[in-house]
Amino acid sequence: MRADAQRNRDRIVEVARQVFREQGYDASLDLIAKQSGVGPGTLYRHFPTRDDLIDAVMQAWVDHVQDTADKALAHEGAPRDLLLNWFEEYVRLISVHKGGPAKITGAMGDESSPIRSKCEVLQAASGRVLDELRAEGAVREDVTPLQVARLVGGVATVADTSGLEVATVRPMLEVIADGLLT
Amino acid sequence: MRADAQRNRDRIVEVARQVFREQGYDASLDLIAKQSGVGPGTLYRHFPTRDDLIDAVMQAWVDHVQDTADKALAHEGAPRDLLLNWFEEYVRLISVHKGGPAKITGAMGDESSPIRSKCEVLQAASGRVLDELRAEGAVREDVTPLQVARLVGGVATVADTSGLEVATVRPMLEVIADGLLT
DNA sequence: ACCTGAACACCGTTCAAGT
DNA sequence: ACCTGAACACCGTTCAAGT
Repeated sequence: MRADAQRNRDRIVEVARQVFREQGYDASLDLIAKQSGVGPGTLYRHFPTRDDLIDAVMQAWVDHVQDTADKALAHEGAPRDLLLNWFEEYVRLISVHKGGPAKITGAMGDESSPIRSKCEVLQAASGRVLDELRAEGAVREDVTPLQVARLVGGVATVADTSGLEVATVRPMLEVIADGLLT
Repeated sequence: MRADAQRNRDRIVEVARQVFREQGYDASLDLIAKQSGVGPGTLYRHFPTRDDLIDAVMQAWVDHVQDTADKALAHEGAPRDLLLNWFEEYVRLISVHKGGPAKITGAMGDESSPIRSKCEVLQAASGRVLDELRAEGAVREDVTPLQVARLVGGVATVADTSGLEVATVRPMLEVIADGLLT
């Protein structure tokens, strides 16, 4: 890639991150192009779809997912607390940008989604937490990370759309946790 | 209301119902106006927001909600089956139109939403099912119809967005049911 | 090879003119 | 009192021309 192209690409991603943070994932791409100082065609060359741009913005966030799962696993205490703690972190992770929960949870399990790899990272993190609890015989055997991602992601989506507080979300996550524990 | 105005209003609602069924709740309002044979201004006069039009379309559906709750309550069998049966019907009820689960569940608990009354009907129906089960001591005391609407609505939203089959949704509803049962 | 920006299509929304 | 439809603003997307 030519140096000026790389520079444009980097700036677009940086501007997009800021605009998405302020306006959510459905912000105007035209605005992002303008603020990046490039024509709309340039943005489309680098990122053919909105999700391609979102995927690039989420790149820096992957390590954070891993770390959060690590910390949740290091958590001392009852299985229920560990699970609830992870659920709350999971909601926080996918709710960084408005529209994120719906976007991410909707793409979950879709092999052809541009943000597929990010969904897999989240599922893998959930999988590690579930495996840990299964080793103790604390959760049901038949539950998959995908199902958990959709259940918790569904609650996160509602919370994002309705602007719910953590205190309102918590009891719903407890219901899901209790339904998963043996 | 003048006779021609009433006629226009009725036709708009009828056309909207058909277009929403084919294209979902985010279909073009311009198209609905055109197919109704009225100018865009007429549609806006009758329905200032999209949700006002959606509310009018959902009017005919309220009785159906009541009936479905009645039938679920008449269901003989274990509390878990009754609850699961209602959850499945609930998902079906709000998933008639694409975009419905997100729209309805997102408005749930919002006093100022144009479709508030429809949300209340759904909550009331869930409340009756919960009361029945509480009388048997089968479900937790502290759970509210609003929480159930958001939990099940969240799953329905994900299912709608991702195009999931009933068979895929079912096990997730089981988790929620198990989390609610005592 | 990459970028620009005009151009097009589409949609929601408003409002002056008409009946 | 109600309706029409032109007009405006905004957005996504494409592509011929330019460097």
